[in-house]
Amino acid sequence: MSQYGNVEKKRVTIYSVAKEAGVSLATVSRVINESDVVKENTRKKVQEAIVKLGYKPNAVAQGLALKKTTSIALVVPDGSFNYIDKVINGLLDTAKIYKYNIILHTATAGINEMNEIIDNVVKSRADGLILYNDAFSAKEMEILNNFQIPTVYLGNKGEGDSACCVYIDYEKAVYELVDRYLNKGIDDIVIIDDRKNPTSIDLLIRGASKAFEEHGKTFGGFITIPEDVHNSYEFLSNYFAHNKHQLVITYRDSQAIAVINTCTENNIRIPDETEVVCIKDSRYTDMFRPRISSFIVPSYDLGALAMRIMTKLLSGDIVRDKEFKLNYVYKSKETTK
Amino acid sequence: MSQYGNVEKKRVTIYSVAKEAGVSLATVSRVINESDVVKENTRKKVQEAIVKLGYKPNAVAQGLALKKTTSIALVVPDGSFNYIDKVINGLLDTAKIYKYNIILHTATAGINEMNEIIDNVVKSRADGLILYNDAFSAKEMEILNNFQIPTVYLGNKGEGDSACCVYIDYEKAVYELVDRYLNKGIDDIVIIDDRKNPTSIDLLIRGASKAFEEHGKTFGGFITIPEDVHNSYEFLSNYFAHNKHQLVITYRDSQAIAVINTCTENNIRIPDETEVVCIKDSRYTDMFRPRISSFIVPSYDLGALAMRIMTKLLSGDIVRDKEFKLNYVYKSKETTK
DNA sequence: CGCAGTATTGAAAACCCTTACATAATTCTG
DNA sequence: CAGAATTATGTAAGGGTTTTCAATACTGCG
Repeated sequence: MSQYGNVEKKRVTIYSVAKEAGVSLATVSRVINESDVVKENTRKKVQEAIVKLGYKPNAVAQGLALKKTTSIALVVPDGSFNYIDKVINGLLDTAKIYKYNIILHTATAGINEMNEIIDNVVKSRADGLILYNDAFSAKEMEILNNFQIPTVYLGNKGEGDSACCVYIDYEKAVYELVDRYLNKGIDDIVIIDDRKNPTSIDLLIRGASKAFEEHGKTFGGFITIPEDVHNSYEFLSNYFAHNKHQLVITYRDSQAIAVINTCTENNIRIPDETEVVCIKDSRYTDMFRPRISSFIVPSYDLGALAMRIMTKLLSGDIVRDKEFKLNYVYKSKETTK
Repeated sequence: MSQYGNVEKKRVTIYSVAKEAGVSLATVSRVINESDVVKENTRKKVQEAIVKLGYKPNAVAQGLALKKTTSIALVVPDGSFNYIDKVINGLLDTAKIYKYNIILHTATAGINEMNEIIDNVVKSRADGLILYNDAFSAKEMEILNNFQIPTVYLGNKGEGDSACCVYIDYEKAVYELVDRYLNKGIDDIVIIDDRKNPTSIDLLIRGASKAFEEHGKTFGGFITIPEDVHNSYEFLSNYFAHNKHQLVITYRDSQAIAVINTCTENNIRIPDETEVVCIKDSRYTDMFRPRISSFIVPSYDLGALAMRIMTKLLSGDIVRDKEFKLNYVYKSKETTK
C-alpha cells in the first residue's frame, strides 16, 4: 500500500524536482533550506519545479539526515486535559512559531507506564521532552533523570537539579494566604488532598506548614480522600455533614465546588461560617455561584514559556536560570469574607 | 551537537548490535521485528547484545525504510481541550494499544491556518489524519478533501463522502427533545449560538426545525451571539434581562451556566419559568446547582472509535460503514420540569 | 586574453533501517 | 550417506534528505 491510500501516485522527491529543474539534488536541497549560495536564476527554476510538482520535503528523511526531528514529546497525566487546556494552548502556539511538532503522550501514574513512555519517546527520537508533572511521584520522575534528553518540567519542580522547570509558586501562594488568616486569628484551616496531584498538594501543605510554624503552631489540617474512595464527592459530603472548618483550601475547581455544594447542603453558610479558596483558577470559578475565590495563574504563559525554554535548550544556548516561577494573583470573590 | 545534549555518546545502531552479537544487521532487524525465521540461539545472542548496549530502534529510520511513520495527526480547534478532554483520552488510549503516536495540531478557523496545518501534516508524513471538526466551516473542510490521506472526521459529519466520520447524532437528539416539548404545547424554544461551533449548532438547528415542521410550524428561535461580542456572558445577561423563553437549548455547559446565571439574576425562576437543556454533557453539568439537564454522550468512546477506525483504514481493511453515530442518553435534572 | 580568485553547482557519503534475493547451513529422504 | 528440500543467515539495494569536498563556471584585473 502506498503512503496515502490505495492510489499509487508516484512520490515526488527531491530527485523529481532536480530532474524537472535540470539541476542536481544538492541544489534543490539548498533552495529548500534557503541557503544563500544558489544563484537567483537557478533558484527560480527550482522554485517553479517545486510548485509544478507540488513537492513537500519529507521530514522523516530530513530527520534521519540531520539527526533531529524538530518534534518534542509532551507527557501529561491521564485525564488532565480539562484542567491544563490553557497550558497546552500556550505550548502549542509557541511550538508552532518555532515549527516544532508536538507528540502527545498520556501517562497514568506508575513506573511501568513511565518506562514504556520513555521507550516510546526515545524510539521516536523527539528532540526534547516536556513533562507536565503535577501528578507524578518522585519515583516516576527518577526514571526520567536516568535518561538523557533535554527536559523541561512543567507545572512543578523537577527532582534532578539539571533540568529546567516552569511553575507557579503555589507554596508561596498558600503561605501568604494562610499567613493572612492566621494574622486574623483564624487557624482552623484545612487542605483537601484528593491524591491526584501529589506534588502540587505537597507544595500547598509546605506553604501552610511554613506559615503555621512562623506563628508557633503546627499545621495538620489536610483531609486526604482515601484511595479506595471513587466518588470523592460523596466522601466530602459525608465529611462536611459532621465537620466544620473556618477555611478550606482546594487545589482544583472541582474540589472547591464539591466542598461548597456539600457545605450548602449541610446548611453551612459560605463564606460566613466556612470560607473556601481554590488554588488553581479556571473558567468555572467565575461561572459558579457563589463565585469562587482563587488564584489567577498565567496558565497560557506557563506552557508558552516551557516551550520557549525548550527551544533555547535545543538551539544549544546556555540557559542560566533553571527555575522559572510565574506570578499569581489572589482574587477574593464570594467564597471568602 | 549530538541528538541528546552535549555529551557525544556514540550512537548505538543496528550495526553496533550486529557487531556485538556477531551476526549481520539483517538478523538483528529480524529479531527486532519478531520475524519467526531466526534461530532461537541467535535470537538470544542478539537480545543480549540489545540489552547490553541499550539499543532502541530508530523510528525515523524505520519510517524512511517502511514509508510509514506509525503516527497520526490529530487536529483540534484552538482552545477546545477543556471540552474534548474525554475524546482525546479515548483516542490516546486506543492509539497506545495500536502503538501509534499522536502528533497534535491546533487550528483556529481560517483557510490560511488550515493550509499551513496540512503542509505540516504532509511534511511529517503522518499515516493518517483525525480531525475534530465541530468548529470548522465547509470551506476549511474542502481544503482537506483535496489532499490524499486517510482521514477520520471526529465529532461531526465530513463534507466529502469518501471519509469516515464518528459523531453523536445531535440532530436527532434535539429533534426528539423539541418534539417532546411541542407535544406538551411548549413552542417558545431558543437555541443559543455562540458561533464557535458552527457545524454542531447547524445540527441542533436542523433537528429543531424538523420537529417544528412536523408540527406545522417554523423554527426561528436561535439567539446568535454577534461576532463583535467578546464577552458572551454580558450579552446573554443583557438579553435575558429583556426576554424570557420557555426552553433554552445550549450546546456547551458554559453557555448553559451563563443562561442559568443570567436568568437567576433577572429573577426568572428555573425551571418553572424557563427550562434549560445543555446538549453536551460535562462534569460540571452535575456539579453546578441547579444540576443541568443534558445529554450524556460517550465522549471517550467517540475518540476510541475514531482511532480504531483509523487503524482499520491504515491496515488496508475495507471499512464498509463510513458513518458511525453514537448513542446519547437524555438526562433530565434540575433545570427542566 | 589568460589567470587567480570567487561564486555556483555536482558527486557521493552518511543518516539507520527493511527486505528481496542469494548463499550457507541444516534436516530429511531414500 | 548423497542429494534434495528446507531453514537460517548474509549481501546489497533502497528509502529521501543533508553536507563535505571536488569540480566547474564565472568575475575582474593586469
